[in-house]
Amino acid sequence: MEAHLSKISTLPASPTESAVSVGMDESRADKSPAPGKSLSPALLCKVCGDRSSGKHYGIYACNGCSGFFKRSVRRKLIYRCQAGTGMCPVDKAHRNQCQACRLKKCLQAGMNKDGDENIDVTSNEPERTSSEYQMSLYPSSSLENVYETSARLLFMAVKWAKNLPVILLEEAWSELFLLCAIQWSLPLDSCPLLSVPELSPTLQETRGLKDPEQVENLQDQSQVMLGQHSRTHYPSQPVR
Amino acid sequence: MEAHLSKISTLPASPTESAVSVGMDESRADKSPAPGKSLSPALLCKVCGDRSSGKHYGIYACNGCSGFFKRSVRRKLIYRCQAGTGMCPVDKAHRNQCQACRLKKCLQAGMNKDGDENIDVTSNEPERTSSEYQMSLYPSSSLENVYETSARLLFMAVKWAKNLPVILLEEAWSELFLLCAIQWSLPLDSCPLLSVPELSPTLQETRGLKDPEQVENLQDQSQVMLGQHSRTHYPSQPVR
DNA sequence: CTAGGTCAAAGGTCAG
DNA sequence: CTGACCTTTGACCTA
Repeated sequence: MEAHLSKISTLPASPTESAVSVGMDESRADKSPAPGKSLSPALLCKVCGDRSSGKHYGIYACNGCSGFFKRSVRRKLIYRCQAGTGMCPVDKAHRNQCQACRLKKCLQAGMNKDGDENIDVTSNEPERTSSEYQMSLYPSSSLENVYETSARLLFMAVKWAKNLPVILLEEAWSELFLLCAIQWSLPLDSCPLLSVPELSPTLQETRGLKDPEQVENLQDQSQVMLGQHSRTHYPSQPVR
Repeated sequence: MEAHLSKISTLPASPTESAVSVGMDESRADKSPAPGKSLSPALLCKVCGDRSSGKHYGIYACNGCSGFFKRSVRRKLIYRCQAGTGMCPVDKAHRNQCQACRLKKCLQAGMNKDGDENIDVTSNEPERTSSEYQMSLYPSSSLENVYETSARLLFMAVKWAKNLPVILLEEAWSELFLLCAIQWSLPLDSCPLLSVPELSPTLQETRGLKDPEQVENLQDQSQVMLGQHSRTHYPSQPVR
């Protein structure tokens, strides 16, 4: 969490143009693994020129670029070229200098999640890839001081957590967590925020990762347990 | 904390299917070789619904499930359902999410090492397989596996969070947080758990640290904002 | 045909 | 975060 928050501070307000402004390079090309099977052809990473360990996401790439692309795609990361030029050199020695340019080059080189070999990013849909990493979310206004309030809540939550008796965490962490989890899982299904058109798909998609059905089951299980617990320790009070 | 987590075996790799996502350029073989042989019925994997490449281990199965079953049997692997429910969906898109449930479904579908077609696993030994690959879920007594369930939930939450698109966290952290905070703050007042005599005093005391009144205000504010937000973006739906 | 074997490439891990 | 390294998956090939 800290990581993300800290990242927010460093990240500029508008990540719009960045990683995926594909231009018009001509990379594509060859792909050498010619017929007869020459071995020397592509041992090099098409992105940074390092030694390639084979094909990754559709092109010959090194472990580094492969992993980098994997992480970027999975977490839908959007980087920003600090130099602002979008033309940072991406070779073995400099590939870690600018993530934005590295990702851009990965895409231009033809990397894609499905591992298809012939994706022409230049002519096809210049927006396609970008739409994958970037989602125009955001309800214009209506939420002016959400930040203000959220920040305040966050601040207080942290303060609260810091003062939480250790004993409580040690002895009852599981109950506390269960508790939070239950409350936490609810909004995923019923919270109005999810109704925001731009957000919903993303969240839905994200949830898919952990399998909605499974969660449902756990939720049910949790509810049952909570109910039992409640009845056991507080028979006189109605369940929420 | 770690103690409980460590109890849960780590989940092996689980690549998302890729290569064969399309469906019509089949070149390969058979399929509709011809007359006198109706293949229309079972071109689908009985386990995951993917395209079947013919019979494998007694049933129509895809290459994936065939290979998976082959490996599982040969190495006598025993998996464990992370969700603990043993009810994970097993389709083309999710088959790699839970090996335990995949294998269970393979067996239920009738797969068997000898390739016999009519093995009825259900009538034979209903418990044998299930007891082996699946665990008895559900709390017999109230708090027996609170730890188990909590640990599982925590595990899933962490896993989920790790893959959460950063954009979501960056752009919507405040909303997400607000969301959690709202849900979160409720139990402090109304959750049954707090009614547990041993816990209650502690929490009450703790809460004092952050000034109940302030919290109340923030909660109200949050509720109001949530309400507005809700009405704004989803006028047709009643507020929770 | 399909068991069974094979291996490129995807996913996960985790010091550095 | 990076990337070397390891496991699993599944398309193909052989027998």
